[in-house]
Amino acid sequence: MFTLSKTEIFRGKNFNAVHNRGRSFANHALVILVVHDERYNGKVGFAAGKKLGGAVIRNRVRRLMREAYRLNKNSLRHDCGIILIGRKSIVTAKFKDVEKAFVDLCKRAKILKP
RNA sequence: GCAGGCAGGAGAGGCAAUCGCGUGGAAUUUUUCUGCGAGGAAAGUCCGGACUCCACAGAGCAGCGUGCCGGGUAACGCCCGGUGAGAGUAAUCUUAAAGACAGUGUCACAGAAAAGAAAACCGCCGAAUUUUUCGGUAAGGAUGAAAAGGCAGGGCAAGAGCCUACCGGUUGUCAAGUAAUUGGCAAGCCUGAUAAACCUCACGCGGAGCAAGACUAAAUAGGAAAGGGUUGAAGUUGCUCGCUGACCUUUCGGGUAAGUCGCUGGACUUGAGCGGCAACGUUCAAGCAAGAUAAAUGAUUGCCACUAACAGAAUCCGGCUUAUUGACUGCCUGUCAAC
RNA sequence: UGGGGUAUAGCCAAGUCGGUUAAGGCACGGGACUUUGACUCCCGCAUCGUUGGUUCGAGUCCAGCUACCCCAG
Repeated sequence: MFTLSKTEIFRGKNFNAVHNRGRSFANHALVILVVHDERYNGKVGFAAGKKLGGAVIRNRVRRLMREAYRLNKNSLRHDCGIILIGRKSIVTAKFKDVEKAFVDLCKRAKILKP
């Protein structure tokens, strides 16, 4: 139930569509972009920009965001698409901080299951 | 013991449990089991190849690169050994190190003079005349980054390779060495620097790059108009040849921007023997060790270490360069103390 | 991933063959003029991205590094 295969991850055009049209919610560690659309069916995307650092740092940031999404995705609604973007302070953050930040943003975006 | 030099390996997390990712295999039919899963620099893209397409790659000019000698290599701007020069008490280290009598350019300011055997500002010497002039002179001063071999003696009116000894350089010759070069002898006394200025000489280099390239699907759809074209389109590097031999350019109107291969078994890794001073070569045995495509290594808990770096494969190899924590092993040099 | 380019004052920039105070404009700071401000005038403001090398001498030539920008399916 906690799996996250590559069929659930955005590719190409869909990613750009969500990135351009999504509503954004942000705190110190993360930005999330949300689009309410049945077609996306709970798909997700991750982004870590070049400003964060080199390849090692960006890999770590993406993995932390993947883990935060994977462990909490069952409590989210399925009729939307989400993109997570790392911000500067996530570089030094621990996993628990990232998870807390993600859940917090989901509450504000009202995409948690009722 | 202290100080220093060189070489080398290893480079911070490990084990167990639970959840999870990429890929190969097996079972089974959609769930299980299991193998493997980042680096010494994976980096910068600075060189060299392999591979693919353009004539399996051709000729000339232009252009670019390399530059002591010999060897290694698939190849190199890399590596090893040696020579010269420089630094260090030494071990050792550094070195784009061909040619400046083939030619051309540049050498600011200062200085008399900055390049072809030329030059007299002060000084020195001689002469005239009286405070200036003429002649000789590159030893001394002054200028400069650099002043026409250095230094000593003879010589001279004063001086000068004018003459002599030594040193340095050049040329010739003999010897050693595969060679760079080194050593001896002789000669004439000997014409700056810059080639990371143009250049000369020798050697090498065809162009693009896996987003190369090949194939399969899908898409009202192998669309339309104008112009050029077998009297040669287009490509082949910049030009000229040579070669291939039928499409090309612009505008308008539409779509796709999906998948498979290339994609990892190779100048491979490990061990032993042999040849070589070494780089490296060769023989035998064993082994197979990432292959993604919004892009795989993470999270939690426990124990042990530690607060310890730089950092993530994207076609693949050989180098170089740069980033980098705390130590370790071996050899060598100097110095101090003891024997 | 591959290919190509740029860096000179806070900003925009010139500097062709190496040569001795690195042009110029805007901005900024100080001064003069004015009762005050503006305008005008004068003065000031550069480790030439960085580290080495060649040279008597480097913004310029050569090599390494750093940052930024552009192009290719």
